[in-house]
Amino acid sequence: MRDEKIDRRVQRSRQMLRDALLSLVIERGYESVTVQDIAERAGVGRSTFYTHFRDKQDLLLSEAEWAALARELKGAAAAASGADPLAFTLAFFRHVDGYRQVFRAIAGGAAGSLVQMKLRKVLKTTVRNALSMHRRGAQRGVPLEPAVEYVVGALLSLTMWWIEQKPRTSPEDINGIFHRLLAGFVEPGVCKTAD
Amino acid sequence: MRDEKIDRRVQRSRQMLRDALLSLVIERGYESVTVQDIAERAGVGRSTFYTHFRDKQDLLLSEAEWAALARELKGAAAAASGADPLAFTLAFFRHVDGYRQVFRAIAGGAAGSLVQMKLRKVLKTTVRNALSMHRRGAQRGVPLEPAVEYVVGALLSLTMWWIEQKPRTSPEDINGIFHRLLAGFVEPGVCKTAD
Amino acid sequence: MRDEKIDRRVQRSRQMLRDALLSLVIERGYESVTVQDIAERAGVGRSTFYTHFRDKQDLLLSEAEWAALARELKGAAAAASGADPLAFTLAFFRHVDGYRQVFRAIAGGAAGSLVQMKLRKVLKTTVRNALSMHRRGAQRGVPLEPAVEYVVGALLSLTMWWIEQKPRTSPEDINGIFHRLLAGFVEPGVCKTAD
Amino acid sequence: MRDEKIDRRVQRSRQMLRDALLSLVIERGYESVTVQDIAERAGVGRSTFYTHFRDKQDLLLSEAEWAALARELKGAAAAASGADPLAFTLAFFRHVDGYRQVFRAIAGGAAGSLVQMKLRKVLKTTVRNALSMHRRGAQRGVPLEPAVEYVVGALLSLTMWWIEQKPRTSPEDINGIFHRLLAGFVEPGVCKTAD
DNA sequence: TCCTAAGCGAGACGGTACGTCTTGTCTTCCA
DNA sequence: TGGAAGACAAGACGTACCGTCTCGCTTAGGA
Repeated sequence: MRDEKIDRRVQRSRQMLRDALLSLVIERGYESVTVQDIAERAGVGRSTFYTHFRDKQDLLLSEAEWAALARELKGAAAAASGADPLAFTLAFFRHVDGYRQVFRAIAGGAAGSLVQMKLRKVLKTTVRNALSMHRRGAQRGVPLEPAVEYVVGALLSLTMWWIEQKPRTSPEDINGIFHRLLAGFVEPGVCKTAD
Repeated sequence: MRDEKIDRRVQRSRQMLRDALLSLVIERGYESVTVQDIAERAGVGRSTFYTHFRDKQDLLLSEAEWAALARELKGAAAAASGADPLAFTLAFFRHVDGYRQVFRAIAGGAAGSLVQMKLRKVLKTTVRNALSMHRRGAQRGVPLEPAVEYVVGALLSLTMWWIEQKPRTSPEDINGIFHRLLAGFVEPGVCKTAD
Repeated sequence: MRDEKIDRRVQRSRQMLRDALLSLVIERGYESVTVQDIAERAGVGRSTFYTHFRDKQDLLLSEAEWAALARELKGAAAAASGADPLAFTLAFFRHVDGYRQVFRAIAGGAAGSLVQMKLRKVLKTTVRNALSMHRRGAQRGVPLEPAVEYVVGALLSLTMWWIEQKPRTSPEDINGIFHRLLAGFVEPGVCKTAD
Repeated sequence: MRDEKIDRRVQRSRQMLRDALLSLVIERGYESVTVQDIAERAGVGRSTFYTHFRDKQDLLLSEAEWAALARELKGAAAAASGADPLAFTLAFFRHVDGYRQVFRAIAGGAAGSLVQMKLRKVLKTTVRNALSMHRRGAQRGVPLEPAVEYVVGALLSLTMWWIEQKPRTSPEDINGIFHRLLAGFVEPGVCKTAD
């Protein structure tokens, strides 16, 4: 009952730090933000930072934000698994749309790879589940893993491009484009000669 | 052809530094290599490093290596443009295969994004040229840029996965897989509903 | 008295650095001592040096040593002001005698001028006070400032010569010489013609 | 007559460098002037600097300027040795007056000590000669060397003060002051009790 | 008058120190 | 007892000069 209160403070410090990081990243990019900056913005001592997170990267990748995405994707995948196994991408695009600013700030530069790695991990799980249950089209002859890499890479790349576009387009539009591209770069019937 | 007479020593220093960086990156990864290390390995003073390159990143992205790749891709694209506009990917996989170790060391982490950005730039040019000349399959209804992003993202993602695989597989194999995946994730006949 | 509670560690670090500088200067002279050397000798990180002092010169001229001298001179001047206004020089020679080694090491070279400037400043204050209260002898017709410069210059010059002498002579001896020289370079009776 | 055959260019380069140093020192002080600066101002390559002078200090102290002063002092001393052995100081003040700007720029800071050391050396020779021929006044009981140090120190100190004064005063005036100060700081007849 | 030794500029190079910056640890107080 | 404050060691950073060194170009001065 007592260390509930302490816990509260801890949670608060953590959250302040997370928020501080995000706002600073949006302002100046990830690379140039220092632990000092984050602590200051969060109204917290620098040493406190280190009691909660190993370093900047640890904070960036700390759960709580990512968990939400994972849950959403899982839900979307479960809902639509029947018709199109990759239909969950609409939920993904919608989620990313909410973090547009952060991603934009992070996209180019070393942080990009960190965030993309995290995204990639989450997406890979979802895509792997989807594809392993139900392979369709010309890619059926291909092992699972490369297919997963292919889809996730294409999806992330397209996403990064999308959030950088200035006249913002809707998640629905980009999802439509993605699925059309998935559909294939070769004429129907040609693919069987592809090797 | 003529103002290349920039003193042999300079060319030699630059090349020593480039080689030193690559070998160090393979040994210990990019992040933990310092300018001091590079200069030492290259048998060159640290200040000499700075007369030639702004910093580690400048050295990593300095031309001479990348130019070779760009030339190869251009050649391959020109050769095969008739049949399959994306046939040049075989040349790409072959090139990457030669730098397998470097890429493996660099893949995860901040350097990964740097190199991927560079690769991405080169690939985008090539892919854009290829697609703009000859669109095929279900993706015809999609604007050029997103299609380029899609293909490049998928290609890079698959490539990074490929070079990490321990029983090395041939460039030809992975190229085959890539093209089969390109061919489509939907049943033939479905794409007609696209849009 | 209260805000001096600046953490024992700080005081200790500062003092270690001061001591290190003095001992190194005695060994190798001022010019060739680097900040690195000082920090090492003091058993302190180089960055710690910079949190306390701007640079080598700042450390050399940092108070604590100089304050002691100023206090001594003030005391001596107050005590003997009646008879001979310049009687305080004995205290000065005695103080310098305690730092014989340091001054010897510092005398020639750029550091010499720094230290001499500092000494000069302290001495000028004392001499100015002494002379302004009580002018004696042929120099009465001369403005105060040049007289101060004259006395301080002569005193410093003689001091520097004195500490360099190998068979060390006592502060009392050199003080006697100084006062005899002060007494005049012209025959008594000549000064009356002084315009 | 023979080794003076050193190529006009050489003499010219040396002189350009000397002039460049003086003008730069006047503008920005000695410390902050680099060899690069000097060479540039002199319209000469940096390596040329090093073929003629070991370093900045070598250039500053290189003869040609100093020789002139020594000659003047020797002349003045010879002329007036009869009446007052220190009468040559008027010539000294007149000479310094001609380099007022340079001395002003150099006075404070590490360069001051270099120049003062040079001046000191020249002056010491002259003063030693003067005093050894003819000691007068209360200082007769004092060994020669400390007397020389005393006079030279007082003279230099007064000189440095003098050239800093903004309403420029004449060499004759300051010389008068110097000699009055020399005349003594104690009442006639008091000096014999001085020890 | 030509030729040859030099002076010269340009600038690469190894080296050293600088002062700054950030990191992660550790210690000391305060609430 | 947890958090704020901040001293500290460590060490990389990029800059600035240094003094040495090769290069070719030019330019006298002696043959």
